[in-house]
Amino acid sequence: MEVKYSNTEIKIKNAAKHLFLKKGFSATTTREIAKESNINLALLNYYFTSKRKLFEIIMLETIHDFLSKMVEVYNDHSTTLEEKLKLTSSKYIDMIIAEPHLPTFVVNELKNNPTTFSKMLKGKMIMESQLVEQFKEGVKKGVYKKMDPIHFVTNMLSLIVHPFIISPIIIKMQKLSKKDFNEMMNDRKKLIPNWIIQMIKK
Amino acid sequence: MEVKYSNTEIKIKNAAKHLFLKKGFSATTTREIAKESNINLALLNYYFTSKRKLFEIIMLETIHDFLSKMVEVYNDHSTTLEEKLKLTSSKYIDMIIAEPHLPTFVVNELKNNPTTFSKMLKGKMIMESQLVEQFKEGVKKGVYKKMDPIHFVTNMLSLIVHPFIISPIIIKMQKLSKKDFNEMMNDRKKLIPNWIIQMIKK
DNA sequence: TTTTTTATTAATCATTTGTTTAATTCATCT
DNA sequence: AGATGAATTAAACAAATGATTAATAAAAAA
Repeated sequence: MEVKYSNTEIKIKNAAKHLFLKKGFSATTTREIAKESNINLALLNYYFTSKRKLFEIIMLETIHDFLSKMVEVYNDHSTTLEEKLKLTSSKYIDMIIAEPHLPTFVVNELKNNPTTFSKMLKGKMIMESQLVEQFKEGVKKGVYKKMDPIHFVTNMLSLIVHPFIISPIIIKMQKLSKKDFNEMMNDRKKLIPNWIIQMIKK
Repeated sequence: MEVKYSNTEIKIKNAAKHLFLKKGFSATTTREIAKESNINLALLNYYFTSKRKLFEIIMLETIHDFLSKMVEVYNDHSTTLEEKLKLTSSKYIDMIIAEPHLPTFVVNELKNNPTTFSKMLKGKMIMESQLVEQFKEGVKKGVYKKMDPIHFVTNMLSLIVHPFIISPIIIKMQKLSKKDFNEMMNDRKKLIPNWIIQMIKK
């Protein structure tokens, strides 16, 4: 499974990932990638055949990383639902602060190529995870309100990810610096789990 | 302020809006726009000078519509906070169901051109709206928990808009049809206000 | 060292794409 | 009807862009 990359291949991939995440597929040119990675233009096709192929490789890797980082948390058997909420918030928020272009990139891929994404997201990955099972159990026991688990998952993801997507609005409304904004997101690591608990608790 | 458009101008704008919202600026070609609007290619530049100018016109109009539809609800003096939440959810969700590409389009513009967007969003528009004032008052009276109003607004927007953005994920996880998905969103018109009340109520 | 394979380069090709031009048609006004 | 200006068209231009080629340099194998 492990593929070894030469030095130039890595340089190309890094530059391409940076540009594709920042500007998207169409707005990124092969010459830009060549320039940013300090390689000759022809090497892009030499190693990756075409711009499209290069994009697909980066897209698959990025989304794979993104998904796999999460699934481990969802399926941890040693933690409570509340702990999973905290871990999920914390991990997601750290991940996006480290790579701010990730959400819009994923969102656009989702729109332009929903099937590719779907193939990577095994159906059971989330909706049959330990997290969701624990929620269902809580409902059955009468600890949590009756609620379709899809809303539970949707709300969790929305509260975590969406603020980053609308960050320019938040920054404008509150006159924040980028640092201030990240601090606000860090605050939400603790707040979101509480809000969700309040939403679901009877 | 009112600008009158000729028939061809309208045809071009409609096609352009459709394509720009669906595929974004870079991935849309002038020839596509000409074809979809059944006009000669040269007429695009004849009426709109350039592809970029045409895009900017459409972008400004779209975002203006988007924002102004909301502000009236936020600032209605005759409704309670709870009613405003219901109206907002309902209006937003209807709007996005009617124009599913709107969220990602706005989100991308937000990223690519945050200043343009900022100029349109008067600072006070949301954070000094009647909605937020009512929330602050509730906090002061001890009816609502102490919470920075920016989180209140952020959470509301997140719960309403984000599900549409990740609709391919939801559709995959739940094996839904497009119609099923819209029904799920319609359900949320009532659910979201309740969830938010639970989040903020003491 | 010599040979062979791999990596790199500059130049070029073939399309695509945004835009313009110059000619023609259409509508409006006198 | 004839003149004038606006609208429309086909053709072409120039720049950008993804991709390829053929030559050279570097590395690996013999």
